[in-house]
Amino acid sequence: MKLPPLTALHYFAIVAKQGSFVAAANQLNVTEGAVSRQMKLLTDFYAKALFEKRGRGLVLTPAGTLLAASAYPAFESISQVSNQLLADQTQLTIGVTTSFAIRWLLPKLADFEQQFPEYQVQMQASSSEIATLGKNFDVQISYYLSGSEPHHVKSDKLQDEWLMAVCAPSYLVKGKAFSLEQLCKRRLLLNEMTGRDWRLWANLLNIDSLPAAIDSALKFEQDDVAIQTAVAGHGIALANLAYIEAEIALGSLVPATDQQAVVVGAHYLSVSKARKNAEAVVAFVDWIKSKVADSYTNNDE
Amino acid sequence: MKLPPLTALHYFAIVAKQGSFVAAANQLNVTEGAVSRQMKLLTDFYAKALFEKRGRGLVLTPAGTLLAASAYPAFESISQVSNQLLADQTQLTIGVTTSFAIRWLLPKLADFEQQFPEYQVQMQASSSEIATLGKNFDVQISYYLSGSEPHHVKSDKLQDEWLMAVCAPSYLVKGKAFSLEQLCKRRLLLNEMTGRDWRLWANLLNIDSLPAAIDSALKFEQDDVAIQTAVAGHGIALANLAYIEAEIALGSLVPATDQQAVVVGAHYLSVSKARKNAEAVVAFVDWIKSKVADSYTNNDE
DNA sequence: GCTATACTTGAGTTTTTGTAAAGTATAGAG
DNA sequence: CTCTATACTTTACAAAAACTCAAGTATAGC
Repeated sequence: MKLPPLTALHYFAIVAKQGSFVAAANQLNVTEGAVSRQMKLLTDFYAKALFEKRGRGLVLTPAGTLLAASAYPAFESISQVSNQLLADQTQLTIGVTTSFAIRWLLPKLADFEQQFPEYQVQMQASSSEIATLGKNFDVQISYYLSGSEPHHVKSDKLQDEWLMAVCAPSYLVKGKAFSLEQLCKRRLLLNEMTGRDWRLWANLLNIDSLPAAIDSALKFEQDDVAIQTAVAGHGIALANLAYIEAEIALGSLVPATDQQAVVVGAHYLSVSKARKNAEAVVAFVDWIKSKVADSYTNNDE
Repeated sequence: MKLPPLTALHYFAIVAKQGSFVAAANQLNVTEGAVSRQMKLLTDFYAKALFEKRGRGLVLTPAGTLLAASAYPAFESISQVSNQLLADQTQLTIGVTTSFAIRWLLPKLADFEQQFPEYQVQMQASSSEIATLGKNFDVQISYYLSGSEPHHVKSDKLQDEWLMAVCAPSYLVKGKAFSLEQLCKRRLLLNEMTGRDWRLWANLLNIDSLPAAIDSALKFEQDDVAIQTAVAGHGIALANLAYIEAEIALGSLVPATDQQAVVVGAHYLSVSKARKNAEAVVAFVDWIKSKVADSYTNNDE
């Protein structure tokens, strides 16, 4: 199956249809010279005239007619299927952890949908960061504890998770942050059943007395619930700063201790290799990175 | 009608058919790397996987199947017509003046046909150098007097016409070349009715008495006949050296005077623009130029 | 003969395509 | 489970193709 120069043939199909180089050049968004060159290339390839100048227009020779009659429909059929494949590119599937979805992504997603109404976002949240890994999402946002990130995601850290103990201002005693000893006496709100985050936090800050307190803490399955409970003034939650931007800004949550926020993990963004150049994917990745950058500027200083 | 990268699509059609990059690369006579890059280009273009690796081979995705189903027949139909246009390229038409045809080209043409048996040569000889100009020969050999060449042929001079007065050795008196005065008394053989060549020759050599002799000369319509007559010992012909190479070599014609050969015109080669890259045309042009070079080396010194 | 339109061409630039060779992944053998 | 052969990928670089701008040529129609 030996083929002629395909670009030249494509141009020729258009020239044959339009009956003019200039018209073809316009349709193809190239200069007349480009068309002229391709036509020369093709007639040289066949060593045969494919058309002749007749007054203002062109008239195909028998050879040219034959060629155009074959090439034009061929390119049309390619074009049709190609457009079909290209058209159906507005779906965008996102895999994400539940907490991140509820506390961070979902509130911001309206903005994306407003900016890019042409894309249909389909989000799937899963409480386990591992559960969604197999599924073929266009974009996957996963959470890993520091040190346990798989190698292949390391380069695409989306956002560190800065943990801070927070409570409602009304929960403070005389508006003053608790000392670490006091903290152990207050009601701690766990954002997941094991109290992993509190333990890691206590560990990083060398607070030996905390683990005991954790066991008797109030346990929730979701960050969101723990945070809501803290806002309601019922205890101290250990929250990802990124999740409580709004509450901090409003003052409905305040630091419960004088401790600096601490990083115990991070969210990573991975993109489906096959879809990484899809417009919708590119748009979403750009968008989410800009959102992350925005919240960093809030947190930074 | 927007189209995907056509080379990439072509490669993909082959890959889809073969089920392997390596096999496709072989068929296409390129490296695996080239195929790999084109496949990457295409999947990036569609931002969509078109195939997946399965064990040793590849399996098309639904999108890939759709695309291949459309692209393969499209390229096949192009290929078929293209080959048709390419196949019928063995004809070669040559327009030429009669004298050149009889005395020079025809005797040598057997050599061309032997070297290139795949081409069918069709030659049309015309006594007037102008008569054939309108016709669309692939190759046109025309004759012009010095100074009257149309501008567009000047660059493609095939061969100067060196004129020399010749006769059979038996026609000489005591084996000695004639002086110019003697010449006017002998029988001149005109190669065309008007005696133009003799007149030009006389003019270039300033022989005032010749024109009278010309009027009473023996007139022929063809160089060939004049030359044959001279060989037969019946007079003096003014012949193009290129036309009597064989006779000179054999000694059946010898210079009739001591005059140097003189150039009064030349043959020019023009090639149809549309067909100038056809294999047959290229082969013929190369061949005829080499033949001309050969005869020049015989004449040079 | 003039003018407007359309194709061509020369020179230089950008883009595409290809290669060689080293790298990565993995199926299947042992 | 490691080894090996096969097949795809990638990198760095070279070659070829394609494009543009701008000037040039040809010609239809006034």
